Amino acid sequence: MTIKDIAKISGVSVSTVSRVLNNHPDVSEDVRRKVMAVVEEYNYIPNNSARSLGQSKSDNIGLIVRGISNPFYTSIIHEIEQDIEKAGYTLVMQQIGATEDELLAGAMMERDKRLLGLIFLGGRLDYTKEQIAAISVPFVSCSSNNAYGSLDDTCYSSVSIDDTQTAYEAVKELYKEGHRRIAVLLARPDDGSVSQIRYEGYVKALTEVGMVPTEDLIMSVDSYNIADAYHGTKAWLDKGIAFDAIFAIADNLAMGAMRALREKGIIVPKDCSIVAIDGIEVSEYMAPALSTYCQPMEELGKTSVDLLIDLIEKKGEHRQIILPTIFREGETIAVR
Amino acid sequence: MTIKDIAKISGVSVSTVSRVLNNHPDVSEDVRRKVMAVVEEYNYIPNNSARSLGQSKSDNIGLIVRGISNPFYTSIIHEIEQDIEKAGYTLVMQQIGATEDELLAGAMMERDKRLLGLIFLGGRLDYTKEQIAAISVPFVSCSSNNAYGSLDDTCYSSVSIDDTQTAYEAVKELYKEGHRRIAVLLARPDDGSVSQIRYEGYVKALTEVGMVPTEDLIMSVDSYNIADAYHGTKAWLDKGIAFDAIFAIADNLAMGAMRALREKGIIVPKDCSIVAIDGIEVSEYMAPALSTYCQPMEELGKTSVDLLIDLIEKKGEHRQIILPTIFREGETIAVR
DNA sequence: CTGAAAGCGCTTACAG
DNA sequence: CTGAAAGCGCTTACAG
Repeated sequence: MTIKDIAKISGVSVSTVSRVLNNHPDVSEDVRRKVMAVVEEYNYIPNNSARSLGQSKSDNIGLIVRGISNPFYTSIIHEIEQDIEKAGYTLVMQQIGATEDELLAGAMMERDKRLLGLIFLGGRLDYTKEQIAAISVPFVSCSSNNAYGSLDDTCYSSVSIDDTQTAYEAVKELYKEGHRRIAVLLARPDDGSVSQIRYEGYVKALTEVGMVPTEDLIMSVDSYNIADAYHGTKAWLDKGIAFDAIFAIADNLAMGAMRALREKGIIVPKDCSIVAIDGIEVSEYMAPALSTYCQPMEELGKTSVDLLIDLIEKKGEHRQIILPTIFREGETIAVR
Repeated sequence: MTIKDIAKISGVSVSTVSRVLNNHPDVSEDVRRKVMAVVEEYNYIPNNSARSLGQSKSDNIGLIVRGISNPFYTSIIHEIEQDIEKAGYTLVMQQIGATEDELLAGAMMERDKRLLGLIFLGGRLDYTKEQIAAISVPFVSCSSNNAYGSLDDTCYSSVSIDDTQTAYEAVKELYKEGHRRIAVLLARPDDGSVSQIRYEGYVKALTEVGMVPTEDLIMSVDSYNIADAYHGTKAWLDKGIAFDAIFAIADNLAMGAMRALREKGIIVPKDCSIVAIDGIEVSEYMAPALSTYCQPMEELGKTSVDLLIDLIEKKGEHRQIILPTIFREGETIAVR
């Protein structure tokens, strides 16, 4: 069943069917009704590949989301959907796996869907100017910036929190409450990822108060998985190193650690305080509830869309926007 | 940059470029190298819409996933990806929102991508024969069956657990451990969804032991959100109804309830036992760890793929496969 | 308001 | 091994 069949059955031309399907105003009510009746009777659905091939331009904005299971993205995506819709554009979303190339995915989508612009959610963005050249529409990176890339500020846009600063604040908070043996729980400290830049905030805070970051207080686990954090923490605890607090660079890691602590009979926060960054929903349901610095999810999404649309409509330049985090007080920080 | 440009620059025909790009064997090494050099130099990426339009058939299998944030699906999806790849097919995945029409999404994808078959993950599948007619390739519903639809067994395939039976077992377990005031926590009991069929298991178990399911022990919340479960439970607790256990029809609901209980000073499992169904990862990290009946995620995925491929290759008929759940013992069931 | 025709960027028999 | 040409299913000026 193609548009040709519908045309034949309705007794009109293919052009007319196309007009009806696309709600063009210049079709008589009579013909419109007739065509729609056939369309419904035969349950006709246009081929989108053909449609986007035929179109010379679209009103599509692409969203590439890295990491299918990250609960952290859910509300950001929702916000982005809403705002793009509201602005009169159409969202085309695609999820990619942790190991896939987001730039390639974006470049492909750009061609296939004739995108006007792109948003990358949760990408790494430690790219070079050459790599970025693969995509030729405006784009903004949401929730991560180019902290470890070599791009200058005039050639990309991003909306994110200040990871280092937030980590710095979190650790300072622990210090202020009297903690002096603060361990850091992270995933691969040298992968140019968020793990690394948050770790730098930890180091900065310790250094500032005259403490020396030591190797033995670094708990490095394999991934951001809750299970890996659990096993990693357990192994670290077996070393018997003294500590009175943990700064986890992500809620997910903190949740894994909490189980490990509990199994070892270490009471949070009496024996060990914990603070993290992210503010995903479920961490508030832990017992005790996790104290954490929340990313402003809705704001991240909204700001990304605004920025991109300005770029598309030539109303703005590339910018790197930093949004503040919000501390969510849970029950995992004690006063020493 | 199109295939035509590449052809011109390389000094060969469009057909030849296409052959190189698709790894056809009948191209001389010389030409292949020359073309690839140009492709790389110009960073050429083929247009997929045009590609699938041009092809008369593909080796694509579609996966429609309902509910972007459901952590329960992550490992199922991963398994499906692997198995489809292994069988020599190509996976095309799409996420849809809770309110979108999965059948429509499937039908569109079927045309756009020239699918050989489809897997629906987390759909409702309470469809009629007419509605199903929209899609004309074989498909299987993963993780939900047609319990409330009107399809006869010969026209659809599904792989799922036995929801009613599992709920029945869960409640019987609570009863066996001495609980006599068992509340049920569910989301909209009459929406033809999994909530309803699990609720029936609850009723069946109570009835079997001579207890009468009463209205006051039904905690019905708005959605499967953890937050809704939390608020709903809190409101229900305010009524002051006596109870000694909760059967939650989903882990997510149980987690929300646990926080509400804790805030009211009700100790789990001393004052109230809890058992749920699903077995998502994070519920094992609650304190206390949730006791729950796990869906066999990998098995669900694997079996769906096997079934679909048999259907595609005409080696099998439509079947409805029921997989057993596995009880994960946590710390939320006490003996009364 | 409607239709014929060109074109979107590919693939794929068909010849050679 | 390579190329010319038709075709995939749409859209969109261009005429009328």
